[in-house]
Amino acid sequence: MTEVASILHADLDSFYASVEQRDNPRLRNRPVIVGAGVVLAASYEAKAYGVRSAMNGGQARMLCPHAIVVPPRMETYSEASKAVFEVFHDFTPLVEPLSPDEAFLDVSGATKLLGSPAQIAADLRSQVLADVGLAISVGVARTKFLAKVASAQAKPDGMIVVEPDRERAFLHPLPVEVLWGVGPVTSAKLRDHGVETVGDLAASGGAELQGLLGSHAGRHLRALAHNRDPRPVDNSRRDRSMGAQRALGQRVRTREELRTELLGLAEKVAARLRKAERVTRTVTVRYRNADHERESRSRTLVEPSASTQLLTATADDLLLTLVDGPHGPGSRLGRVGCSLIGITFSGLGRADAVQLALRFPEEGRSTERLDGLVDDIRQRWGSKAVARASLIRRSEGIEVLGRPTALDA
DNA sequence: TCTGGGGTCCTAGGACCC
DNA sequence: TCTGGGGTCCTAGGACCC
Repeated sequence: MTEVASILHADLDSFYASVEQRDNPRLRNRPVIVGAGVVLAASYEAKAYGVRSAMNGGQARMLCPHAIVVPPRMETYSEASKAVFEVFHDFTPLVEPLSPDEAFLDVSGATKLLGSPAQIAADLRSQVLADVGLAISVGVARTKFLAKVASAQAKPDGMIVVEPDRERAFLHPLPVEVLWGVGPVTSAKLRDHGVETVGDLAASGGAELQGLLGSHAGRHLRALAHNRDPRPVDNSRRDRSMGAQRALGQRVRTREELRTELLGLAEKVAARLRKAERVTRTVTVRYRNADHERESRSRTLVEPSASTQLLTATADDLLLTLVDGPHGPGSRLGRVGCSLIGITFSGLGRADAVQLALRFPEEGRSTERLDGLVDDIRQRWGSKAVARASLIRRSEGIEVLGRPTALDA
């Protein structure tokens, strides 16, 4: 946490809809909805009628009958996102992406060269508009959390700088829902207890909140309400999981159709995994029945892998535990139905780290060689890698060497 | 009008080890 | 044989975010 407000949260306004308006002049100043079945994004003109993202398409058209509905163009959005992040990196190397249209920037090291954080934020906004043609809102504050709240308040196409002496006056009158981590469930609990604003939350007792929300969430939200958020902007984060899912219609699926669907998804994600040069430790199959109740089954592999064959076979096994009931193959599927099937790979590591661990047997077991390898790993991947390496060293057994663990990326 | 697709983080119980 | 604490890993589920 810095002493001055030098963390920026930059957030593109109605990203997909803005790209459509940028590329097609006829859509400008008109209500635009991206996505037909479900609203992926809505322009501000459509939002004025109550249209929200994730809303059902039919409901959105009822609220705003004259809206123009366009199909999504994901590749175009991806290019626009890449271009915006290039602009971010022109201002500072400390960029932490949150999503394709959102990032934190720490500009504390750039002020000598580029001016005050407020000046940098203003320049960032005009540069993104000039280079990519999109409006971006920016919040500037001492903490990540407050910068994010500020950018949300600055929308559309604005910026807010929260100076340290104005934090409380800015934050406390806002509704609790602006806090990161307060969704419908938590919001209802808090309001039942008379907590409506961030100021109410800050005034509540810690023990009371922890009793209501659980120990972690209680402590976390109380800290945010007091603007205590020590998390630094981290530009080294990597994805922790990778997955794909597919919603299925009303039609009843057979066991075989479901398997085909899932194995297709597994192949697709395994290919993405290999392209990213990563391996997974845990395979999870997600399932939603006809009543939209969710279930999942997961399995941790003996060793990390990105092999399509192993991952699809594991997915297949897990699926069968979900669909096969006591009355024979697929009998449970017949009873509960299926409206969504998905797969997630988690516990991701670097593919090259596994290969490094596999070098062990060839190098023998002499202490010097092990020490050298530990040093090598420490230099490349830091303390977490050392912890894994010392485990291997302590046991000195072939059974551990044969089961390398993916080092965290 | 019954509900997309991509993620993150946390909890709680059980197995297992020291 | 019974008892206990501390720690890690795994699994299933839930809340939340864009």
